[in-house]
Amino acid sequence: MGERKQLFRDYLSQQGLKSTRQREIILDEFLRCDSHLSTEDLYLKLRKKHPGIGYATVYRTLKIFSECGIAAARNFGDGQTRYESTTCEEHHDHLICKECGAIIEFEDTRIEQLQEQVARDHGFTIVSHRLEIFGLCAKCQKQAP
Amino acid sequence: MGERKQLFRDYLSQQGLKSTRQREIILDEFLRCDSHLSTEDLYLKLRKKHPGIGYATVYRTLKIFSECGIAAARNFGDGQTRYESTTCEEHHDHLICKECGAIIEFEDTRIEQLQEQVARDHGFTIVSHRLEIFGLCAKCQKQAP
DNA sequence: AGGTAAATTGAAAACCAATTTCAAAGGGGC
DNA sequence: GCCCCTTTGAAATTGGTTTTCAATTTACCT
Repeated sequence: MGERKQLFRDYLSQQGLKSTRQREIILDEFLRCDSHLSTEDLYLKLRKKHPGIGYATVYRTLKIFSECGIAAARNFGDGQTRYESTTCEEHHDHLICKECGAIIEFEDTRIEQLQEQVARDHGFTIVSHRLEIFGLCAKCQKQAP
Repeated sequence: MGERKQLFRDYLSQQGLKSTRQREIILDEFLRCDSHLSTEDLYLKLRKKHPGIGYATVYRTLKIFSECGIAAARNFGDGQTRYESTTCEEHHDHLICKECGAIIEFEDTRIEQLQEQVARDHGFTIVSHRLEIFGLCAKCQKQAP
């Protein structure tokens, strides 16, 4: 994790931004709980130990995270932007349970390749993509009425 | 197109809702321009010929469209919900040009099959999915700086 | 260290699309 | 036509996001 904190500091100084106590705290907390947090989720978690930190600061800091590549903004249609920490791994997509909200990550290079092909067929150059599969997870299927 | 208007009327009466002048007008306009319209897009188009129709009515009517299957709500991350008329065809996904905003529809059963497989591997039952590929369309690639 | 310019912070306000409220107007079954 | 219930449109509200602004903090210079 240390290298990500360094990456963040480097990005800040490179952009003429400043390294502050709040930004360090927010990054620590963000890295600790790496699930798909909304700004509010993170704000509420932080507030327990650091009541002084404002919502706006969390919001702005998450924005910087996604600018410098530490986090990626996601939007699963529930009206909230969520941020996930970008591990150095491959791109991945999501299975989302409509019942309990569980989010499972997956990657499938075969799907990615087919996407490339579709894009090529239409003369498109891919910049990014997103694939979300909504449904019922194993647990919720069993509990279904 | 006539059968879709009938479908809508049937849905309304079946739900105990009423067939009104505004709903007919909105449906006509929606079917005429079948691109990916936001509520505001449609509202503005309608206002030219029918200044009396309010935004709330357009909003509520589009909601009914998606309830009865005439339209599907889409969300491409620009902060606005867009509605597309569901032709009786297969499910389809989208290629979206980041430069000019062009939206191209495509379908690929191979990708869908792989999605099914991924879901199965995780014990998931698919309810719906969405796949969006963002990039540059052929035209915008040529004009690129 | 101390000074200074520029960035940051937090509370509150603004924003913006989506959604709801409510009184007036409009359907449609009788 | 009558009555009950739905719909309409303007305006207000909501909820997440984003900006404003005065006070504070940071980074850099000497």
